[in-house]
Amino acid sequence: MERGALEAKVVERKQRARRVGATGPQGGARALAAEEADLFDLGGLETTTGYVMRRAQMAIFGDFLARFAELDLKPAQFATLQLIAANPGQNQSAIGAALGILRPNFVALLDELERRGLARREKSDADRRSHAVTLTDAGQSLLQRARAAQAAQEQRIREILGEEARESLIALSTRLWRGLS
Amino acid sequence: MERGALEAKVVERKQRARRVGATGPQGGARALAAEEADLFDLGGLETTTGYVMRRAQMAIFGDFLARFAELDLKPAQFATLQLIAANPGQNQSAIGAALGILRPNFVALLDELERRGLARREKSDADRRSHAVTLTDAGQSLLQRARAAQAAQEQRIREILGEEARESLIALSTRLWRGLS
DNA sequence: TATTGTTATACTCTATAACTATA
DNA sequence: TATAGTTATAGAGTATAACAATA
Repeated sequence: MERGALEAKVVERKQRARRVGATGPQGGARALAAEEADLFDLGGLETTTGYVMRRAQMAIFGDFLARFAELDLKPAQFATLQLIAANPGQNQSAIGAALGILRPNFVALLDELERRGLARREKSDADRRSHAVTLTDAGQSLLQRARAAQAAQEQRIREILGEEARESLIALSTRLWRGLS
Repeated sequence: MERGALEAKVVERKQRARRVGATGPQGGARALAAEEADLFDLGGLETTTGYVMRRAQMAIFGDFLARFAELDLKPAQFATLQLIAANPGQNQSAIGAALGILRPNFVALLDELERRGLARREKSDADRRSHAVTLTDAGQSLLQRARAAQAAQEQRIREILGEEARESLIALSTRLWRGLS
């Protein structure tokens, strides 16, 4: 096969892949389309709480990534900005722990936010081992835009479920999380 | 520091790590304990559908891993066994697709189930490219035990939420997944 | 040409060990 | 000795490209 044809083929595959695996790279598996799953008998999985919640959660994740692509924010970054904004001056480890992020893994996440000028670490005077974390003005204003994007996602969910059911889903998820913790 | 003391310290750390990060290695982050998150103002995250669902889903995941450790089954393996049992003789790619697992990644998963004598691949006569997948007797009987473990988890959820709320959570998650697909 | 199964590979997220500087 | 932040590293899970066999 000659050069031109091969390259064309590669480009075509990339495009198809982009269409099919539309969720893109993240922590979870790609969002499962209902059309694919509906062709099969799920054999009980459809009444398994963990399975159906995972499926839904990954669909939300995929939707989130599309909405936040423009802001270049991943879910963990958005959550981090929210938590810093609500608890300015807290330790970096404390912020990470509240999000369930292990200390070593939180370093790079914060490095990136700092590199982008969104967050700031300052050595604490009281305990010079710890770093007090705050948002910069740029961080504040990006968070404003992120909150708008998040509100839009919540609105989409409201349109799918209705407001009462949406609140119910949040309440049930929270109760279950507490019960299992 | 001498040898003995260092080794003792290492062992101690391992034990602590096992206690704290009790969820073990998986696809998601470790389960977030309510006690840690409750120390902070979540800044709106607590009414964000995606965030609260992820938190709950990861708690279920952690509980699942503990229950299934004895059977040596991870969620994806359990789901695969369920789907094969309900759709015996299907293509390996079709089974994988119904679970949202990409074809290349499903190969190793099936390899492992086959290695353990739980599933079997057979070349199809109709289309000799494709592999029809079925469960072995050992696979069937492990699946029986796995279903019992799964029923126990569902019972735990029932105890936390009540049966009506549990069914509601499943229905809402499914509706949301379909709506976002 | 297209599809099934496969291999190889890269990237992200998560987990553990161990270091440093402070306490 | 213990803790906060860090580095290095290993392991899952997921994604893409490419190939052989078959259609």
